[in-house]
Amino acid sequence: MRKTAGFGYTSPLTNPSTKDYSMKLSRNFLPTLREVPSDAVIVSHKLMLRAGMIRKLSNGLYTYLPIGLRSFRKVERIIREEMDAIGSLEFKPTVVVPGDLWKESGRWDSFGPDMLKARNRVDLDLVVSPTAEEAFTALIRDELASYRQLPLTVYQINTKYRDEIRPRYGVMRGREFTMKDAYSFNATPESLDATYHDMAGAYRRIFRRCGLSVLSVKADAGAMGGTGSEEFMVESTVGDNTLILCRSCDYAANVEKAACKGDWTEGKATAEKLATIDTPNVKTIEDLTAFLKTTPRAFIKTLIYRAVNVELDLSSAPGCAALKKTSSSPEAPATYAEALFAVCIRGDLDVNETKLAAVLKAREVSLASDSDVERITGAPVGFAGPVGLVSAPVVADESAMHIHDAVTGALKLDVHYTHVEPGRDFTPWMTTDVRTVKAGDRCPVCGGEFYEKKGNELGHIFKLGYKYTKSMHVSYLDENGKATVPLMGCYGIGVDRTLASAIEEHHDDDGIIWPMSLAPFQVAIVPVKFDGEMKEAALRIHDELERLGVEVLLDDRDERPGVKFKDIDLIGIPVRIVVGSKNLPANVELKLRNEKDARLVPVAEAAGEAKRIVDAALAALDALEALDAESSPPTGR
RNA sequence: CGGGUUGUAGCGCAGUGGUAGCGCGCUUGGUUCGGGACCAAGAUGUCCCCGGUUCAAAUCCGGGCAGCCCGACCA
Repeated sequence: MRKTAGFGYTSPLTNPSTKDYSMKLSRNFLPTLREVPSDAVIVSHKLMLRAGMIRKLSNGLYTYLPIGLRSFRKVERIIREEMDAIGSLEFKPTVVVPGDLWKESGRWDSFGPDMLKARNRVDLDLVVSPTAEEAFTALIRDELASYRQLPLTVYQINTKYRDEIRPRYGVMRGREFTMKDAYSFNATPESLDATYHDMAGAYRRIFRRCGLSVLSVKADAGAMGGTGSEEFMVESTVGDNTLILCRSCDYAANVEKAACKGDWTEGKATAEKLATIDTPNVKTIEDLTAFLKTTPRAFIKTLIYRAVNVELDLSSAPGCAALKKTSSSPEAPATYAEALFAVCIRGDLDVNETKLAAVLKAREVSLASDSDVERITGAPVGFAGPVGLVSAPVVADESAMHIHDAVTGALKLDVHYTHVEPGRDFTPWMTTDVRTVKAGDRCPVCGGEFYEKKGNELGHIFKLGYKYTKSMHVSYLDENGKATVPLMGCYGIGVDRTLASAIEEHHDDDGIIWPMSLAPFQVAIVPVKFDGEMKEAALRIHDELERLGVEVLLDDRDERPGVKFKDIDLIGIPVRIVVGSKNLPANVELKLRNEKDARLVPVAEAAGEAKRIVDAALAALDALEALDAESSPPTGR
């Protein structure tokens, strides 16, 4: 044992046979950066690199360093606590999964190139899990026998891989990432509702405890056939989702899902008969507007879309007689590999491809090629219209059906129709809502004005219904001994994203300002010089904090004070205790990262005071939770 | 997958045909020590890769690859 000669106090930290050395900064690994690596563009990415939390291995692949991992584990722990609190059970599935499972559900093909596939030495197809519906469903299928086992909610916090086309923003959008994914199995829709509701509550508590302001929005249920879906978003200028929000009520939706109130007046049908006009070299809506001296709202725009893997029944649809449904496996739902549609919408609006894909139950839709357009419309691009179109089903947005005396393409080069009356001159195969809602549109609930925000998705809860349980043949015996297929829900949270988002929300020019719940260490002790009485006082306070169960980092490095202050600010430790000779032997300085000024505290009280601050901060984050719980009490299950 | 842009030391960058550099960081010694110190001495390079032009290529030409930004796509 080494003695700190002459100062009469031996800290466990100076005794090499004891204690956690990560708490001693000289024994930790904290490569902070003064300069910002040039490829970081968002603040959390910059700060995570500068604070020595992460390092890049390759595009979309990041290593967590010890300081970063400590915060990462705290997010995991909060998620775990809240999942456990609603009775969700943690499993530890494998990351690599047999491809057969994915063939069974049909997603081997439909998930697309985002899925990383591999083959082992005996040529077995393997998947590096991008999500785990299949893995959990397969497990539960084998184990679920009786209604008595339901409802059942399971989860994991595990590594996922998605082969993103363009990873960016550091850990915010990596290829390898950690996700908490939970899956519920329920006997009845009511039971699924209850689990869904509990999850929503748990998610709110999780994000609150992480110090995050999240917005929950209606999400795209997509081709997955779900009945309810909610995304938890944080506002972000680099968010890859556009959120549609109402100024007057709490309507909030992802633009992929958002609907709006009809913005048309019930005009009168024209008495004029359908007529053609020559429109030489007039192809776009802008050209037409100028040519006819009218507004885009008078046009019915017709776009030819190509849809892939269409599940919707097209047996009676125009132009689809030759199409046949196929299936990649006996279990997977049969789909049309490809189908073309003519989509009509009012000239001033845009088609929302996500909504269109959902309506068509298609995996994906995209504008058709020029040659397909010519084949379907019998004219070059620019003269498509619904009147007389028989080679493809016409899908009309409601907006198109409320125009009177409209102008459309006439399926002939340089010719348009005028005096078109929807219903009289053409009847769509399907009338639906596929318009892209934008700021300024009106809320379908209250009529208020919409505005837009950009957001990042941190979590998603989703009622899946029977999608996987049917295709993968999950069943149990109900009270009457009858084989019954359970309903399913899935619930995800991006762990890395949540961590990065907390930094996005809590930082200043000097670095991160951690919420107490996520700080890698709750308290930092900075002796101005790690020597003499300063060293002794620092060690005393350190040991006392440790006894009090506070996570403390002691900056024992032989650095100038300025360097230490900068580093501690950068890594965002919420409470800082500076031990300097100018205040000793009586006092030390206590400063909070989110406050400007420090105050003096007697040496003997420093640890206790810091402990109180830590507890109060954690309690404050929990108090928000209590408030929240009051407004929406958790349901019994 | 389209458009743009960049690849030079751990990080940030300069270097338009002739000895590969600067700042920060790193090592050693000294002086310092309350907000990223100073002095001195050092170490560190496949100048992205392959080919070509040239007496001579980081630099010019051709072809690749990779990163980043915008778009498309996506939790």
